Amino acid sequence: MAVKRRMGPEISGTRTVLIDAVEAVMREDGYGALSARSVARRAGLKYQIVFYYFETMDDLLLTSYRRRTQTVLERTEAALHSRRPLHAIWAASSDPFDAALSLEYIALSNHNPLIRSETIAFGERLRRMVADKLSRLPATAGLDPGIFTPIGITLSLSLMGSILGFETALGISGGHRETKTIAEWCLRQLEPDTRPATAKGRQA
Amino acid sequence: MAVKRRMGPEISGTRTVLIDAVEAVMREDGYGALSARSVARRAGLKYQIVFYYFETMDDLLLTSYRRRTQTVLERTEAALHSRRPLHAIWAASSDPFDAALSLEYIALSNHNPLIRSETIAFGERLRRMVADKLSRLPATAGLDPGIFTPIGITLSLSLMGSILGFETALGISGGHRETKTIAEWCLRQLEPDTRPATAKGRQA
DNA sequence: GTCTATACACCGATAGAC
DNA sequence: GTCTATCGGTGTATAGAC
Repeated sequence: MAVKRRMGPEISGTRTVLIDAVEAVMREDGYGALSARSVARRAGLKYQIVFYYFETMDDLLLTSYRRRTQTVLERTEAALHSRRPLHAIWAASSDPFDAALSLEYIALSNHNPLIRSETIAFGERLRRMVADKLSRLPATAGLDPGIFTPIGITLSLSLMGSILGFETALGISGGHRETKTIAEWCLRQLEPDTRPATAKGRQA
Repeated sequence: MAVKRRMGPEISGTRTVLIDAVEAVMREDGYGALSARSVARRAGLKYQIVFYYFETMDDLLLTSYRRRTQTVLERTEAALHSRRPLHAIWAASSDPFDAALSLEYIALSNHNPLIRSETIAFGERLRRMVADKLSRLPATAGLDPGIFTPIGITLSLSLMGSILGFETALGISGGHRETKTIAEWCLRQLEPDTRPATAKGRQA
């Protein structure tokens, strides 16, 4: 299974630099522009070095994607443990910088079998995690729990947020203000700010 | 501006076949797999014929995209004129077959300047159209019109629907049932079925 | 650890034969 | 209207020099 040629170590600065370069190329030029040459160029190295650290381009891509999903997993976990989980998840999913990369990987999943199976497995795992940790919502708004389940609400908000974020990165803004207004209203209803208001003008 | 070499007519069966092939390749293998060779192969022709009908690959791609946006525009217009516009828009946006192609074009916009400007212009135009035609919602649920604007509601639903559709095409289903439950509840509240119920068991 | 050299397939695009 | 032939550039991947 393993390749015959000489390979570099699993832990290496250059290896990390190459993975960083994959993300940079994905963000700026999309997955279609991704190649050993484009990645190495971005890292300031000759393209053959890619094959010293990674068996194939798919290997590099999958490694990069796994680092990415790990980051998302950790951020989601942190958001679920924060004071207002839904607010935190909304903020994270609608961030334009991250949304662009996420959508690129999602689109890539559509025709790369390795990335697709990883996306499916990761997506299901992430949602199970959310469903477990957020098994009960603060029923502040008196919502029907048969309709408004924690996973349904969380997913609705993060799906909306992620496209809004991507569109912002792209340069589309029509209807965003109105959509955010609705989302933020829902967030306020579901997670009212219970913290005592900070006296204005007294910040250090 | 125009190219020097001999070019085919604007109206031609082969031209249409090539545009159909672009959509097929985009759907099945993604925009990264799109090339004159892959498109022609799909159409059962030699790849050089592409450059007889289209000046460049970008020209072919943009032409295909414009046919696509035109279709979406017409469907949206039809949905807005239907008995329950929001229900119709939800159904259209969450269709997996269409959602996959749409997302592919959106992702492509991220790194192809021509497609990007087309996407931005089309997105804004579509939303203006929705905002104009749907300037008032049936205020059945007693919602605050300062929060729940027609464009905000429509966009929220179509954003959710389009990713659900794409994920379905991809093979992810976690949380979908719960999310659809919420969306459909909202749709029922906003657009209750006023048509007299059909007697069951009497269908032709 | 990174480089040069090399292999072969595919890319967009053009010119000209039929 | 569609084909063959051809171009330089880029794609993944390997072998071996330094």
